[in-house]
Amino acid sequence: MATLGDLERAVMDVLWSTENPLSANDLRDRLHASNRDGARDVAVTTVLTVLSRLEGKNFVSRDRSMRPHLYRSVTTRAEHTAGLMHEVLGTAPDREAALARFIGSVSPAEAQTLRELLGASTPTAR
Amino acid sequence: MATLGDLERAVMDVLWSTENPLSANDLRDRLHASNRDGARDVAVTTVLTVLSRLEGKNFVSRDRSMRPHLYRSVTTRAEHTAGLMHEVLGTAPDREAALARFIGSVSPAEAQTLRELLGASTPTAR
DNA sequence: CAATAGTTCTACGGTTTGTAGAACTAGTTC
DNA sequence: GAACTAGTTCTACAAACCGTAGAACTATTG
Repeated sequence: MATLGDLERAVMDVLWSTENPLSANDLRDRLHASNRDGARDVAVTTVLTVLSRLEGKNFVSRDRSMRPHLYRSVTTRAEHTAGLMHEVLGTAPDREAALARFIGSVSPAEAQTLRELLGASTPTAR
Repeated sequence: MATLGDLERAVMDVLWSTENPLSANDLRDRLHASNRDGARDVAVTTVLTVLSRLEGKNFVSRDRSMRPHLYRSVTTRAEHTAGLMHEVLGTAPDREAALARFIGSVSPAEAQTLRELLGASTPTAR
């Protein structure tokens, strides 16, 4: 999975948090809106460049059938995150050791969540 | 956590799989040994540059008290992998959704491993 | 002190990313 | 349909990161 730069990431964050497709101008406005600290607002052309690159990386798809093209994320954020986690796990020769470490450092609450998630589909549970 | 390039990664792989500290020459030799496909073997200076960068990124520490400096990894591979997984998870606003996705796509065998890992340390168990 | 093994400095080229103007294109208005 | 305008693509550049390694420097040993 390709890695994302800061602006690419910010664009994906907007797309992931809306779910319905947006135009480049929409995106620029929302990026400006969430622009804390004195960072310079980006130009629309910048957003469009980033969108093209994200399209190339298969993170967004666009609808070219109407004039302001509409952009949407290809995956949900949860899918993306889970995919990345699997990818990271995949780089470990000893997956079990990595998982053990991972589990060892989740919060108790999250451990409970995990148990439930695993229990729901477990053949061991009954 | 900083990201690693291909060579940096290869160096870390060697360090992670030996556990005891190595000199730059040792590393070069081992890199050559595991060099499948016709990739050009790297020079020692290249290895040393990479080691310096890895030191800067806090992936390796070195013992300067003897002449061939000895390099060792700061963390184990499992720790590193688990750390990365947590970092990825940390970028998700909805951690639970991400975890659900993640769990939803592990193999049955791994799910079992996870259950055991969670069961063993659960405070809920008693 | 001279030879040598090892390390640091310096440097360059490729790739990725942020950045955006210039140039082009497709609907819209007279 | 010619001109206008909103939107898109092209082109370009600078910064950062990484692989790469020679040149220059340093420490150890005989």
